[in-house]
Amino acid sequence: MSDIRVRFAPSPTGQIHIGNIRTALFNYLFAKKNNGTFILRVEDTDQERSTSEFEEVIQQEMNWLGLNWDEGVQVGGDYGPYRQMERLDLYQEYIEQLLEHDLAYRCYCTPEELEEMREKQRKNDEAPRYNGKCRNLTVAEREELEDEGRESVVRFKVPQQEEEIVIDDAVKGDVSFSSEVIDDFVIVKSDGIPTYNFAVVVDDHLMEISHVIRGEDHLSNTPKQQLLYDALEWEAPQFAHLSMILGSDKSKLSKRSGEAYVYVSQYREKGYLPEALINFLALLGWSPDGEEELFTEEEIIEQFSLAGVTKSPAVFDVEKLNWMNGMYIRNADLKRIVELAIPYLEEAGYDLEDKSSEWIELVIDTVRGSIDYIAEITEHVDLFFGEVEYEDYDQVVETFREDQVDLVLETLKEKVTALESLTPQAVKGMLKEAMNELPVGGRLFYHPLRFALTGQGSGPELYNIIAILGEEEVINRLDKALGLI
RNA sequence: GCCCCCAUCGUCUAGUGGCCUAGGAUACCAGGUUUUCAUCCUGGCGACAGGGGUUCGAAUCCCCUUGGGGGUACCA
Repeated sequence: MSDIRVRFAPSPTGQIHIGNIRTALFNYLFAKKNNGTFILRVEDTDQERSTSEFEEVIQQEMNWLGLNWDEGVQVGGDYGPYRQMERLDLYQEYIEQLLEHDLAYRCYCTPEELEEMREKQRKNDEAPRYNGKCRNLTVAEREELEDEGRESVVRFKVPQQEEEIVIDDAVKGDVSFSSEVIDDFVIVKSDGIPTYNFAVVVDDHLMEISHVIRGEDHLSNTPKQQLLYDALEWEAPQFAHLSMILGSDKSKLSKRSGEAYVYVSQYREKGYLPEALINFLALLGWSPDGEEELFTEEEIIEQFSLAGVTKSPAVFDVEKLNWMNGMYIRNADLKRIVELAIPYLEEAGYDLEDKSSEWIELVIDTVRGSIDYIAEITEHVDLFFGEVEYEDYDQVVETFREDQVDLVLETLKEKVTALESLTPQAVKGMLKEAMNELPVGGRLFYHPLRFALTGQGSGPELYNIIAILGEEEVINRLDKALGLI
């Protein structure tokens, strides 16, 4: 193992977002590529919203995608604990250090007072920021406020004189901020729990994180964190901010904007294959050297580098994911697809009890070519169950009544009966033979046959359909058609 | 409002001053695979946001404008 250490640090406050999992993926790829350590840390300091159920969901989805972490919750490691709420005493030491060195101070302003202050600033077209009211409280003043029973938070004392804070970002380049736009931000809440900005810094330092790869939404937090690193006299890790993933309307991909697929669970439930999702997500904001686009995880790891990460945000294109997932479905091991598909078929009410596994495999192999994700399979198998239903009765009957069609159907009945076993290969040969013997062209041969057997004008290959239906059902359906002439 | 980031086909992207009359993928359209849908193959449509510079030469460097995104919490 090299000394490359990266972490994915979600907060368990909801379903895991597809953009978040991409961040996890990039961390994972970077760690694997560099023979480093991939850590899962849970940032659960928001007690209002964090739940252990969501923490479990995060782990489940990561497991499903194969984003296995080397260190962190569940698996442990030498830098634990890996849940921030279990690290409270660790933060305490540094809070005290900051307080003692006059790099932080207690603030007694109430949320209402702060809101009022911001309101006033906004009205005057000023940037809403803490006005430093409690920054230089005397001991006496502090005691008075405490005697009032006021709760306090701890704020970081942002250096008074203006300075340029430059962040060296591996994907964005140098990004600079003026310390003037940063106000004295809260590092410990009134309940004694540290805020995100403080906890990340302490954790990343203590866990010896070498690269912080995270979403661009954290870029504006980075100068605050840099200030904290400076105050604690620690060296900051290498930062790398990944641009956001947008919805089709180019706004942030979110449930609110009406996007259908925002959470990882939704993709899993629709029957997207994990390797397809990995492949697709990797190409969203990163590109390899060549022009290939279909990669195994190993190939992606082999080629991955932060230098290939794009600066601009990317729209999540479900159409392309669908194409890619379809490719994976078609190329995957049939037995695996069968296993994945069966629950969807049962859920849709298809009775598979008395079907042989060979039959089920043939059905799924026949229709897998036309689906983008496994859940779609239920829309393609109806013709193999129950009775034929004519989609457009009038058109079907009209077709049956065309010249020579009765002969076509009769001939087929005979040939199907004569055939020893209805394997796709045998049927394929038989169809060709019949087609050549009959005095009709392709249109009058295949079309009525398709209508008779499936009730529809289009569908999978006929020879597969016949093999699946079996002799008895084929004869039934042909008889039904014949009866309408 | 203020701060930060970003800007090549509809979408994902290649492109780091001459290899660019801008390449690939997807989507779309057309033809082919002795019927159709899908698959597959072939071909086609389709972009450097706008304006100024710098340079012999700019998609590539600089500035402005515009547009989009993020942040502006005792959320992370």
